[in-house]
Amino acid sequence: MMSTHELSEQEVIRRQSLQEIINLGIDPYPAALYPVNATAKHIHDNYKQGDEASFKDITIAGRLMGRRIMGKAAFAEILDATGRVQIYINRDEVCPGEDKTLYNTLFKKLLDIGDFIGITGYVFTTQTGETTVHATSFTLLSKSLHPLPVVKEKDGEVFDAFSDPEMRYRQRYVDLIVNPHVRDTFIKRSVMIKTIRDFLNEHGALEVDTPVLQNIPGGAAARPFITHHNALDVPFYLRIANELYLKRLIVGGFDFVYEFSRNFRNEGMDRTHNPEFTVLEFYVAYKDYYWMMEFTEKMMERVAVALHGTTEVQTGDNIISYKAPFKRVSIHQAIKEHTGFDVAAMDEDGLRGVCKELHIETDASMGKGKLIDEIFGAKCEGQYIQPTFIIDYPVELSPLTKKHREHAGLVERFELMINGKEMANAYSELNDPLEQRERFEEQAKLMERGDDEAMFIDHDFLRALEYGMPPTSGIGFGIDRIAMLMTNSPSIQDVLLFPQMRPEKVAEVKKEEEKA
RNA sequence: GAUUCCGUAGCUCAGCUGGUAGAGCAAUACACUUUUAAUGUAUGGGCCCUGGGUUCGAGUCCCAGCGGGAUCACCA
Repeated sequence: MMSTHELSEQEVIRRQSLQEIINLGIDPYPAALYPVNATAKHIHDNYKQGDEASFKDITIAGRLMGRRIMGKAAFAEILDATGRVQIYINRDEVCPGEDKTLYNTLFKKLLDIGDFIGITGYVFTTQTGETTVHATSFTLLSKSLHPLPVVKEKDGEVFDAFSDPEMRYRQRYVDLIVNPHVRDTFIKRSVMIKTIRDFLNEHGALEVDTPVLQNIPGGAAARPFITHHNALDVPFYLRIANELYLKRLIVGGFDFVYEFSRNFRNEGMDRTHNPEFTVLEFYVAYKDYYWMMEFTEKMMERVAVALHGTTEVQTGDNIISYKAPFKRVSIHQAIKEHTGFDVAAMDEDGLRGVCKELHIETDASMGKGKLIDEIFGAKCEGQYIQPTFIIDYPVELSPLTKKHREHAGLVERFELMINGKEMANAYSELNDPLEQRERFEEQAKLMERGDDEAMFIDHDFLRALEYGMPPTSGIGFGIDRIAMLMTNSPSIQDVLLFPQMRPEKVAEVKKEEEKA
């Protein structure tokens, strides 16, 4: 699989072809500016049969994806950044003189699927009705030495699809070349992020960058990656969240800040978790979590329309409606609806009884809040297919959240559930520095008891709060998960260009062993 | 981390109760000037993931390892 393995027959042949091309005096890797003036998409979208006049000096470039050679003429397919277009090459047109080498030798024998070529010519429609570029000349732009999987398609049916997940993720470049839907997914992801950024900027938000390397990994309950700075001789943590830095900026006087934050968590991997992932967090001064729900609805609706032209989006077997407003259900109501138990007034023992009846495993370290969270996670979370705000969480689970203005024991927090999964987590931010210090101290006790996900005390953050933070609402969106929803992708690996995998075993190692 | 399935040609896959490896596409050669999964004829191509074991004999059975998928647990 790696470059040092013994070359396959096809690789040997391509290297020989490369040498023959050089022997013909042709540079297989020209350092050239190639004057492309059209794309496959532009041609397909704009050419109408009979409109030869505006398509007579076309120059396109791309990867050769298929050839149908019929003696003195041939059809081929070119893939550029916008898609495929068919080209037609006639021997006597690209080789008007006696010397037919360019066609007979270079085009027919020495070129391979995967090579980059440039074509000049004009657009016409074939007898079978396909828009095609009739080549008057062609140029080799880059020779390919590695055979590409040949995926064919007819009437929407795909033959010999390049489908092995391991190869697709490890060699994403190949996946992108041969699987058009993969390219489409990542274009959609990009449009989604642009739409969100535009929406935030229109509302006066300021995009900021905060540290990835942190002395204290804060803002979430998770296991961090640890690294080391040599010059300072101190450990650093890769960030698990950027929340505490964004709030420092609210203290500093910005009133609406956001960051697309690459976060890192040293935890398990599966179809919804990658060790590094993207979270959009934003914080808005003088707002509360009710305002944030309305803002979130509008943002999600905007994203759906930008990607699909409608608020109704197919995800798996479900059609999900992003039409605002979304339902709001308190976590207590949700549990009552889906289990029949009213846990609102229960104490820890009562909750343990409920867990036992529902066959939910518990352990001694779990407090009231954690038990409620367990019940919700086991019996309710998966039920919320349509976008729903689950609101008013127990205080124990939310050390950075403001206490509820009306309900004792709860905090002003919501999670946005879509397709049975949490997509966003938001709250009215705790801005009372003394209470924040107490909450941190509770976390410190948990850490002493061996909870490796409990939060560190961040003294600088407390100092910032002591200077005063206005009432603020903040939110974090799981961008990868929203991308999964919006592109109908069942696995996070399908919305990450290079999902994390075990390092590939390299052939070099084997070679070294043989020497030794 | 647990369970389970998978790993055979460049790609997608067959390969039965164990008997020394097959197809389609791709490649190579020839033919063919509007084809489109182009076609026709011929040819070549395999550390059957790795290492042990059982056996006269292992792609196939057993054990261990490596890599991946799915499900579960933790989490976003």
